[in-house]
Amino acid sequence: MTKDSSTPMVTVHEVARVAGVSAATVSRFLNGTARVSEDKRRAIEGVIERLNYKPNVLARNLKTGSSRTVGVLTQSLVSGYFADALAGVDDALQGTGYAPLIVSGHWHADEEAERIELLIARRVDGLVILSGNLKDAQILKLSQRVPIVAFGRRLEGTRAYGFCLDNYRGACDAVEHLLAHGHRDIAFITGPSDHADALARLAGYRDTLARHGILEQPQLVLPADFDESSGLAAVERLLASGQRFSAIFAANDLSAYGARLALYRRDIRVPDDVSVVGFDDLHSSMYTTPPLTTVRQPLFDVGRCLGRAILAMIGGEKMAREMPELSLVVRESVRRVA
Amino acid sequence: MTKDSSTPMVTVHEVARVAGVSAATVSRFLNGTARVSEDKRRAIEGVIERLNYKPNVLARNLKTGSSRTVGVLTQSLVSGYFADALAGVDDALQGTGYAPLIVSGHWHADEEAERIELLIARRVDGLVILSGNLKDAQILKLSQRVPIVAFGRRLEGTRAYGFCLDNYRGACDAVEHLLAHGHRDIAFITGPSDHADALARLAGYRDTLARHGILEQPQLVLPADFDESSGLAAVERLLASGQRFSAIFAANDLSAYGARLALYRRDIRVPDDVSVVGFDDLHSSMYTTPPLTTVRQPLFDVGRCLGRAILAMIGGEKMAREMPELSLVVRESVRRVA
DNA sequence: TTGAAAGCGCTACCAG
DNA sequence: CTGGTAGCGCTTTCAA
Repeated sequence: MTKDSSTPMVTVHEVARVAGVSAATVSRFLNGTARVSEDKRRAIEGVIERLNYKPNVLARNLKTGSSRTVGVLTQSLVSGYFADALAGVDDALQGTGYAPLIVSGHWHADEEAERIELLIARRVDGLVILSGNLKDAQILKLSQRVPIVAFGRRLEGTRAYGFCLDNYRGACDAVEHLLAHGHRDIAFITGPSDHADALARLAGYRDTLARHGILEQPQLVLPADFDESSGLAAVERLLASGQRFSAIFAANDLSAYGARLALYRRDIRVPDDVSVVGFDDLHSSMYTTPPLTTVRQPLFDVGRCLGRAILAMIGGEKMAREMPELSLVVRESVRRVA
Repeated sequence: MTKDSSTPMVTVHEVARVAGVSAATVSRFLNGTARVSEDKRRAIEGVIERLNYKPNVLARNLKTGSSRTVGVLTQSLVSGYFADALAGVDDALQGTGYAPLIVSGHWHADEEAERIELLIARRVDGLVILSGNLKDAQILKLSQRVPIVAFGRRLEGTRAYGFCLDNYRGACDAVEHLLAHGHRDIAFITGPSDHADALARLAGYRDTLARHGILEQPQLVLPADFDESSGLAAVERLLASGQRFSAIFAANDLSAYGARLALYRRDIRVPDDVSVVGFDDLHSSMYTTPPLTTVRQPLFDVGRCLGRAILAMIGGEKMAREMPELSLVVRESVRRVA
């Protein structure tokens, strides 16, 4: 262990000695753990200032058994979707003394479990889990070791809580919007079939059509993977099939982008020839051409709720359970048809 | 300090006692600090397994004075630009025992300085700084306390190193490309005037025109701020001015998106009526309509270089100084004109 | 309100 | 190759 000569490494004891008090008193002053008389308080303050004393977080961590850190499991650092939620968590933690420790699981259960172990090994005080492929049971088990708040799964335990937004409802709104604009032949670009949100959106699509007495056309349901390239491929297949359709509802914005490009390549105009609706409302959807009508997921707010919730759990307080809602944001990618 | 009853908190001493060796030996085994005889080694392994012993990182951190953590200062969590670099840093750190501690400075020098202090207080072993508004001198000063690797500024010190990509050259390439396609009236959407990269790109634009004997038209240089809305506004102003132009070179992809939307709103086709070139090559640029021709910044690789570099510095090794290069990626937003 | 002292769990020095 | 031991810098009883 090299002692940094430029940093004299001043300790509580040093401060205490110079201020003519005990280390305990300095500690009490620092943490507000107990009353400290006015004169000593002032003396300590002065010495801290003069010596430029900074408490050693590492020592405090060892003593208190906490790292003042919350682990955040995301699936991808480069996804606009997760990035928003991350920013929300970060925002909630700001100024609380807690810092987020972010790891990425890449939608792979094993990797997620491994990263979480790393987080626990680092003694995070709480865990925020953003989607992923872990089983609810695994998370419940994990929550015996550390409090957990999750997004993208419904969960209820003493030290675990998880919630979803109403994806089904969001999808219904999107399809209703298309229907209200006269569309009947609506294609749906699905998400991964093992993804709960994707499934809920598919169900919303199906049920809404059914509710309106519209027979589902299986050829209009196009498998894809929540990304641009699969959205593009899906629509290319659709176009090749010769199926009639006047609108596309994509299970997320990324696949809507891909769909839009496939249309563009065939000189099919949006919304003049085909209407498109997405899901998520990524930042960029406001600036696509045309700006995309989509179901907004308020992910920053979600992240903030998660951050606040895990803080509450760590502090042993009751956490707020209100969560933000989905909402359709109407832009310019849908046109009324006869 | 609450003792978690579900976790009996087994220590080195416990392991040592059960294995019939000393704590020191267990520690040596754990860290490979010294040879441990085969029999003791096996005994220890068994006990660790049986007791499910996990070393307490917090104690190790205190003892070694290191948190095995590298601080990463980014400017925005939600920017695709920074996200890529972050992912690169994360990738470089993977499996090294170091974890990134990510904070965001939001392009505000004060906030950046504050976050960095927090990072140092948490005893990060190194710092990666992604752009920002801190002065080089401040960073050099900081580097006395912790080794630093920075991106977006040229820096050279014993414990600090910073590098830029050749933005000037990238801009030259972009303009050359436009010129080669017959464009002469090329508008330029600038970035923030206090941003070095933005300035370098502007200089590249200017010099390339000059080199080709083209007089710069000041009305074609449009101030903007590296985001969609200012790019949009810039082109709206340009359009309103009635200035002739056949191409737009945007200082970054985001402003190119905004420009593209402004054009769309006026029914000006890209690339048929106006060609557009961006800078950065965000993921989404592959799926805009049309896909955007742009100067690629290999940010993931940059991040990886940064990660490796800071690790090398921390380890006292010599760091590699080769950095990735910019390159023009030609897609579909530029058309040849007469 | 204050101080002395006992560790938190680990690593590393020093003997052997 | 191994064990004893002395802390890392802090917080927190316990007693005064």
